[in-house]
Amino acid sequence: MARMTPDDRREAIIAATLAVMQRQGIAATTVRDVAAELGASSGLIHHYMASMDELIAEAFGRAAGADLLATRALVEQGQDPLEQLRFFFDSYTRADGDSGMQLWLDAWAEAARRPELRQISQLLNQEWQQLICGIIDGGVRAGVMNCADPAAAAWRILSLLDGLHLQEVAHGDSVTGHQVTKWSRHGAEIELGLDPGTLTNSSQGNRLARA
Amino acid sequence: MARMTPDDRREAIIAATLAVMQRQGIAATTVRDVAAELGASSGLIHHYMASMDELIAEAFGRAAGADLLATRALVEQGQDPLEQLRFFFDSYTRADGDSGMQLWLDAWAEAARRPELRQISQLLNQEWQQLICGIIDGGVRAGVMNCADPAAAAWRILSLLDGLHLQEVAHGDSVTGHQVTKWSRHGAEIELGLDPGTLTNSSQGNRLARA
DNA sequence: GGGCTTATTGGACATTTGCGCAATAGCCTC
DNA sequence: GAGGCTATTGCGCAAATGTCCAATAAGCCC
Repeated sequence: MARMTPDDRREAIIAATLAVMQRQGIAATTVRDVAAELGASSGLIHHYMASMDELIAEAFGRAAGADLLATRALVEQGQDPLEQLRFFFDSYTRADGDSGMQLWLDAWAEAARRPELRQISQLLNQEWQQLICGIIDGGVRAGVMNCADPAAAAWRILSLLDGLHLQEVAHGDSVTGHQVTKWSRHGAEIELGLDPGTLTNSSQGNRLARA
Repeated sequence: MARMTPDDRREAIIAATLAVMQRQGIAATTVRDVAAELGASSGLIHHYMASMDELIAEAFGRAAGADLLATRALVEQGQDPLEQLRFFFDSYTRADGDSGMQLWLDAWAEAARRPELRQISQLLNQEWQQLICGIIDGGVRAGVMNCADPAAAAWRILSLLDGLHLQEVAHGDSVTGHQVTKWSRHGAEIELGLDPGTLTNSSQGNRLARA
């Protein structure tokens, strides 16, 4: 393997770890798999990471953080709160189309036993909730949404989304991806007093790309 | 170890497996741990269980199935659909006070890698959904609930509940148990066109027992 | 009590895992 | 081009894991 600067190599290791984690899940990610993905030796990973735990926490934080940033960036391009909410759903449902959701399942389960992982997982979930909460705040101010408790509503919208995704990822055909998309938006509509279809109809461009 | 009848021994193995699973998590449960918990040899476990996968699936199914039966029995004692729904929430939110929810997190994460576990997990989730769906059907027939698609509404109510519980169990103080109780019922109320507080107020007797 | 069935043992075996270490080789400086 | 720093290698090691199996012994029927 070509010699690289420590910073570059570290990034490459994290990227390779991420690829393996997304393919096999956190629990089934091994040093040797990462080395193979990287095309390097297993010893090299330990030259940069003190332990497997550090490697996993680092990679998960990077991946989940990137998804959050991407969604946040897309949301900020929305011209009004309703469009922002549509963009949010578009981005969120696309993000785990590529099975990134299995990562979250692993993280939630492992959080109880891995302090470092729990910390980053909790922080990111709170940021997701705040992202939604901000959209709702704007919607209420603009008079296009009706919500007495935006913070609670944001947790409900996020939890419904996660709960539905969970069924899709863990069980395959109990709940389909299409139903996750439809039902999570429906939940947000009734939560915020929106007309049925407000969140569904205007994102056909994106949904076509997924079909 | 004293010789036991196959049925009794099988039950003892499942009980021991469950104890280990609750203490260490599904992913960290090993044959040797179960044998130690049981006070028997590791070979004995394989005399009764074809594989580790079967053992875990069996133990999880037993624990989760018991919770389902208990909730279903309580629901059937409700005199009308509204009371049944209240009983459902009372039972469900109590069931994971004793950290049974962590088992579900483990199961959902492990489902991707353990076929037998996935099957029982999926089946049980579907039965939970059907339990809710039945209540809604009754409520719509009785004219006390308003719902265009009971099956979808049941999935949303269940997913919201699971998603909120998930935050509570995985992250501790992001979402509190009290908020899970309050918010999940609120979600069901707006989902089924019920007046706010319909599901909250009339279960004080049960809620007092938890405080 | 003898003999049969089978529950139970305890370790062997192959595999996989995280991790460490001496040897090697690439890049920079002089 | 020589020398030194260190990125990189590839193997080895100890521990853990699922699975299997021949040996043992406990209960039951005659």
